[in-house]
Amino acid sequence: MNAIQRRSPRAEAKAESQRERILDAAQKCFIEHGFHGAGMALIAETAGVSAGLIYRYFDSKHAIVLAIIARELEGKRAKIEELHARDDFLEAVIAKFRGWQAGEPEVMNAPLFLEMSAEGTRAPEVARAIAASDALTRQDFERWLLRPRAEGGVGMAADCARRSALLVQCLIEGLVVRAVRDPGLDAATLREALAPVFHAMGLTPGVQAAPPSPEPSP
Amino acid sequence: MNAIQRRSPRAEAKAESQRERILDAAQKCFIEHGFHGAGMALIAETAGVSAGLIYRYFDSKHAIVLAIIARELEGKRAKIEELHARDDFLEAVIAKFRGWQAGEPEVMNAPLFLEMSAEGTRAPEVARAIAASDALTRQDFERWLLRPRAEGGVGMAADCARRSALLVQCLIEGLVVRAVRDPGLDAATLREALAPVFHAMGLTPGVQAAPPSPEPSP
DNA sequence: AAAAAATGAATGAGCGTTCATTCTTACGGC
DNA sequence: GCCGTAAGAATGAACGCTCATTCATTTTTT
Repeated sequence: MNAIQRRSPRAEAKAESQRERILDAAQKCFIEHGFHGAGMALIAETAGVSAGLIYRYFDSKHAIVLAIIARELEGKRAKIEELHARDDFLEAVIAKFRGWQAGEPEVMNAPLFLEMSAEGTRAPEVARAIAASDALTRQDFERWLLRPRAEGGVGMAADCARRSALLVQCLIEGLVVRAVRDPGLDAATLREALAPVFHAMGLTPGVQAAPPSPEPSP
Repeated sequence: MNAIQRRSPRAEAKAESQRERILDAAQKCFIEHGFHGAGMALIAETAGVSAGLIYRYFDSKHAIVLAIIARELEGKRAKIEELHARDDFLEAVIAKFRGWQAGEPEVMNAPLFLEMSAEGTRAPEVARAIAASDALTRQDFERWLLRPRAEGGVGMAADCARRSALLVQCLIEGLVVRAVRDPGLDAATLREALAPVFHAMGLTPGVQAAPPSPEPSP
């Protein structure tokens, strides 16, 4: 962390806005050129500040990368939460998919997601942050699947919810990859492919969950 | 492409082995440090040659990146083909998943998969190569799903096969991501999560495909 | 001895980072 | 209200280093 002590809360607020300004610029650069491909000079120019000034707010480029990752992980969790706030889960997922394809800044950025995942295989601290965030995300999913339908949940049994949470997590991550690799894939085709799975899992409104067990009891 | 004309087929063969030697080293470096993070000096040292020599076999570092991507895409298709050569699709997928977790060189490398996908969002030629490869992979899947069970296929209807191919592609890509982000996820848990889906799709041996349509006929 | 293969030092550009310097802001005495 | 001043904010040139790439030179092959 940066160790500058600031006098007034007024100054503190401005300092914080500068930090975000730099982070926003860094995020844009990292998306366009990757963590290693984007240089400090480019980040500084994008942020509209001098290169030297960045070091008043961040200790190093690596610190910026970590801050971006932390910010993105936090944002991801919030965005995933939105998925089971809507009554139609399938449509919510497809709406997010469109956002990933278009690279909209309001949703979790897909190229950054890939970059972060790859970076996790090199930097252990990144791997730990990702693992912690993923565990929380899956817990969020599981709680939603467990909650009764009357309370906006799906009303699954315990082991069923655990399995389904993992499955949905894999599927969503797969969709992020697909959005990047096939930006032209249309939503209707995707809907047709996903609908039966979500239907069978009971994620379609008004449909009870089928028991997802490998050997259905006779 | 490199424009060196070689005299004998003997020399041509040795030149080709040098190329592969350099590509093997580059692949290792790219996996460990990313496309931008790995330098020519490191690649040269890993390959056991001088830095200058690499330019006798490749025009530039970018050419090496493209060659690695092309090679990996080709390998990926072959490895995916193996999936529907085995009689138990689920077990085949889980075996691959273990390979992705362990980072085994014999299967498609997961970090490289992420790096390539991210690079596709920046370099149009990479995006084109990936899109072409993905289309072929999905066609392979679709053909397998269409083929009668007697011939080792799944025996699906046409539109059902098209949807299922997309779904399986998304799922597998999701599993690659999951293998990277959760190297500790055990195969048994994953099997329990995947089994009902594969079962419902008729990919479990001896089970007929359920009609994956959003509205099953009454 | 001619040709090909391989070397590794040299090159300029760009990297992340630092720092002496300049500009901006805040504020107490008048 | 105004000014002097001290501290904070911001600059951009400079640093040492590494990068991808080149090429005169040496070693190996034929």
